[in-house]
Amino acid sequence: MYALVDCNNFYVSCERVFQPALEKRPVVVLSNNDGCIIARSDEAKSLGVPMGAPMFKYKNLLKKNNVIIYSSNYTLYGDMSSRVMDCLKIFTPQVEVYSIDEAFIGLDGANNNTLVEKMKKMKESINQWTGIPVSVGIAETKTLAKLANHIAKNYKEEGVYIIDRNSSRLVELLGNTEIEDIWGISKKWGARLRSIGISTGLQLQRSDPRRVRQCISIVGERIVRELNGVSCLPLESVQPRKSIMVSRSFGKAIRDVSSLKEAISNYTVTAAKKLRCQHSLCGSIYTFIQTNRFNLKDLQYSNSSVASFNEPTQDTFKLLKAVDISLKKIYRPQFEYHKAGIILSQLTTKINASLSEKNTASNYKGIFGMQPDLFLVAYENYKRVHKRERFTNTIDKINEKLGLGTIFYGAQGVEKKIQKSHKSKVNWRMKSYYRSSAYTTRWDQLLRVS
DNA sequence: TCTGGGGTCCTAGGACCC
DNA sequence: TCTGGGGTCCTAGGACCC
Repeated sequence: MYALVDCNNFYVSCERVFQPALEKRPVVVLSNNDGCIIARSDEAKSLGVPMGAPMFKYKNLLKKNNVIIYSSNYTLYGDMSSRVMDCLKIFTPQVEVYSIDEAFIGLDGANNNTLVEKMKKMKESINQWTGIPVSVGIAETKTLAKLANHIAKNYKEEGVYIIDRNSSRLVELLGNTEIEDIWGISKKWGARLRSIGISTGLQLQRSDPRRVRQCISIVGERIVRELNGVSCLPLESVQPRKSIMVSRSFGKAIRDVSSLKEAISNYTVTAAKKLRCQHSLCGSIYTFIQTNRFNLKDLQYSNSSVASFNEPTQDTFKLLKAVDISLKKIYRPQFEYHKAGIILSQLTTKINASLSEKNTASNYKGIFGMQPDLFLVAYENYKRVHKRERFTNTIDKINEKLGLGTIFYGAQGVEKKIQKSHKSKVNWRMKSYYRSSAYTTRWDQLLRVS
């Protein structure tokens, strides 16, 4: 058995923990750059504010109904998320963190008769310890647990719902579920399935898996089997990321290459830090820039460039140099740019390297922690790589201790430190007018109680 | 005026091998 | 006029998720 634990209106709930007056009031949280509405309280949902709606289209509605608006605050949400996940780990070691606001937990060896009661207790504890309300769906497979969670959330059921595959209620439930509401089926595949006469969850459950495979892919076949209680998607442990992307839309359109470089350099620094945090090296970095695709009257342009490294790296300087070269290749002065980003890919795990111990010249990976450049003299290369590594680690440590950006790279822009407010002259900085504090991660932003 | 960001997996097709 | 068969690996693009 699996349980899916999903936080209710997660971002809104995070804000409410620190502003209890927001309870029972309509609240929304915006995406980066204050662009779209990506989280809504129940009250906001019932006003008819759809998920992912562009903010500017709903501004009047929000204003008229006194909806409270927040910019997204991922520092806060990320920290609240790990608190919730830590709670789950108290109840069982079998936890798969699936996204910022949900986790699957394995219930092997649990007694089915007491399962619902146990999950209710867990739900209450999480609420007590973190202030975050969650819903729990329990079933034999992940796909069914997703469905159970949907019931738990939308029909209350005290926030916990278990699917019994043999009950007639499952037939009713699947029969009332549109094909696109099944986990893993979205619009495109939904349309394809409808074209061969499958339009409800029940019809999908009862169809021939091979036929669905022909229509979609093996992914579809798995879904059919999962709906029939055959688990095809096991619980997975946390793995390092296979790619790391950092991209942003700009607060204002920008034209000059120096601003673009500054923005991209900042994204690269962020990505490189993430890379080192998960002890990976990257083999290549992809840089992209694009104009505003919504500005139909403007000429559109988007382009990208990949830089590969002879030797996988986690050195911020190397990455910055690579994106600088890439940017020069793709930049065209006649356009106004709206978004840019970078992607680190071909990630490999860095091994702890040392010249001593049992490592010999024949064991290059042991010495370097990676596959080194064939054409460099080994010992000189070793010294160089390790010198760079110590340097980068020192910068990381200083920034950890004294705050992010205490030491920064020239390419990030020297005005950086003084541009804290949204009056900033740095025009690529994203909009964030309604951001709350980093209550749980910064001493200078602790909640004040008077 | 204003339209997010960050991931994974699968498949088809091309390039290569013998 | 006629031009094989059987593989692997890599990548781009398309689908999905939150």
